[in-house]
Amino acid sequence: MVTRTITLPTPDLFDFDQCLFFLDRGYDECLYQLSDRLVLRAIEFEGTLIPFSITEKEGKLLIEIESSVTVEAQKQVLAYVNEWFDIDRDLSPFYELLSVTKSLKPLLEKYKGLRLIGIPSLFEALCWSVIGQQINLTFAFKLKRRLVETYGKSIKFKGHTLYHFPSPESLAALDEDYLRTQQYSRGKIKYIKNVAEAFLNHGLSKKALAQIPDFESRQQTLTAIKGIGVWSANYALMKTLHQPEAIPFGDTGLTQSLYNLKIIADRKDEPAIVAFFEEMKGWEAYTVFYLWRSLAG
DNA sequence: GTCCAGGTCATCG
DNA sequence: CGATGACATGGA
Repeated sequence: MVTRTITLPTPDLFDFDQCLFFLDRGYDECLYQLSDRLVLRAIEFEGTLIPFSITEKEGKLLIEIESSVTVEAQKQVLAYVNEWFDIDRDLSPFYELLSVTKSLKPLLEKYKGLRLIGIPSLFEALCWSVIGQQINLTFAFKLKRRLVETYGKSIKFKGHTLYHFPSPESLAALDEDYLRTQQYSRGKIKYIKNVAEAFLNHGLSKKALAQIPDFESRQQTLTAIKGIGVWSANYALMKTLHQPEAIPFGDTGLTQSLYNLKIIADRKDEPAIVAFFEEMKGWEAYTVFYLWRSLAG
């Protein structure tokens, strides 16, 4: 196989290994593969899967793709990597905020250069938020793998099989009885179908959502889907649109980390959580991401 | 055995 | 309205 390498300079305050640590958390992830410092993944472009790999060397990302891919597809891969690792963001204001917030200073020192690793596909983010509701992450990844391997397409690249998240079409037609045998609850199956139908029948798309100007209306567009509550809506807005003010209220990991850092004394004290985020205006989503990161030590 | 996980909805009072 | 139970399973 003949490949071509594209280099992408990394910005200040970017640390590939911090990002790798997040990607490699020991969970049974099925939407990308890791091999040493190489990240492998496939995106879909005009109906075909485009596989690529990413590594870093001397302050540059090296992105490898098959040399036969079109210029347009190559652009899509670059755009995807850019979004996935939130490369274009200037983190310096966030780090200034962290440095003046005493309780958060350790986060800055420990995770410097960590980017908000996103989920560029809105459909994938919403389905993942449904899958992850109320169950531990080990189990959630297991459920996701079953869904992806059953309904998603895959392609081989550099000795790895790379799966792509299923389309709304394929999940709107999912086999409920089969997923029941795969330990999906009735609720999750219905909610995933609802999300798929919102895309197919109600005009939901990442583009349409991004065109809604204000945060509350975006959130309402998502919570209108049965199965998407405030947590899921904000999770998706944070991971897909990098919406700064999206805070997944009710998240157990979030409250746990705030408790660990002694920012709140009582895990049920929501006003204290709201007050804390008042201090982080514009960087709430990043703060949440760093707080989650802090749970892994 | 118990309790809680990267929640949400339906169904009460 | 706010409170409560069901959902499915695994790990501590």
